[in-house]
Amino acid sequence: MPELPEVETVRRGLEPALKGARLTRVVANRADLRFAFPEGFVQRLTGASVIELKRRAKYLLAPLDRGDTLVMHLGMTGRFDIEGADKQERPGVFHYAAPANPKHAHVVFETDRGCRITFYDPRRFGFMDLIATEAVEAHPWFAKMGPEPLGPEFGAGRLIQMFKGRKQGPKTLLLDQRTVAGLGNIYVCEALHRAHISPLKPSGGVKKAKLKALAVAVKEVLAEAVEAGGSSISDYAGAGGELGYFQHSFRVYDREGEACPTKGCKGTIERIVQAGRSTFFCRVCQT
DNA sequence: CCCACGACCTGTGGGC
DNA sequence: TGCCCACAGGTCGTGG
Repeated sequence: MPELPEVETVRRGLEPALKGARLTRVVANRADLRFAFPEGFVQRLTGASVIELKRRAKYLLAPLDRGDTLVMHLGMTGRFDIEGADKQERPGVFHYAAPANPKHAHVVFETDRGCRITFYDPRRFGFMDLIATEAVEAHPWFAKMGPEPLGPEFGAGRLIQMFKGRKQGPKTLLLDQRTVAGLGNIYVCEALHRAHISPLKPSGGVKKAKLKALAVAVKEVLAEAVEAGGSSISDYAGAGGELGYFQHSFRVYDREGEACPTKGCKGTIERIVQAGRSTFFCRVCQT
């Protein structure tokens, strides 16, 4: 599922169940996800209390009262299901169209508030680690990470700085978490379309006016998606229509062959492959 | 520095 | 129905 809006949606869904809760029981059903769990993973978590649940880019961070921070990444197919008391506080987030396959239930957390949270991840591109809280910022995952796109440190200036003189295409630069942290394939396609920037041209040649539009487009598309509860592509459907429906608002992603939605544009959405990943765009209005 | 590409892993959907 | 291939939201590493 997860780019920034989806991870933020998950964070908001889990927060009522985890914030301030003590982990009374933790089970790891295997020794690794993408990476091996750290030494003593289960023991270090069991009995600890979660101070808060934060997000940085696509990572979830749960600082614990013991000085460690539980760092979690959903990879491509990571998903949390929640059962028990705290589920009621945020209906919708965990109402999936299809039940999770129990064979992919890799980690289970139970809390002192009578809640069970299960992490499922069929492809196991997700991962979890425990990092000393004061060392999180310096950790390689975070040290070179760019600004949060929805925060004040990100704006046209950042894009102008990062795009200057670069031959790489804008998609590559936006997917690079050092430029700005939290975008993935979908929202990059959407932002470039909104800003009318061609994914085929070198980044260094994009005019400043367009980079200003791009910064606005990035913020807008992410904010709208967060507001919609993220996007649900294949395995997940929001309940009650209030969560996880942003996929209906995609202008180009997965819309190959459809008419370009730009006002007055007669183009058709194309799909091409760049760096092994699909790019959806309109070659008429993205120049 | 810049690409293109493959690797990691499993599931799903389309075409035949 | 079954089979095979292409493809999937992310990240990391290699080699030219």
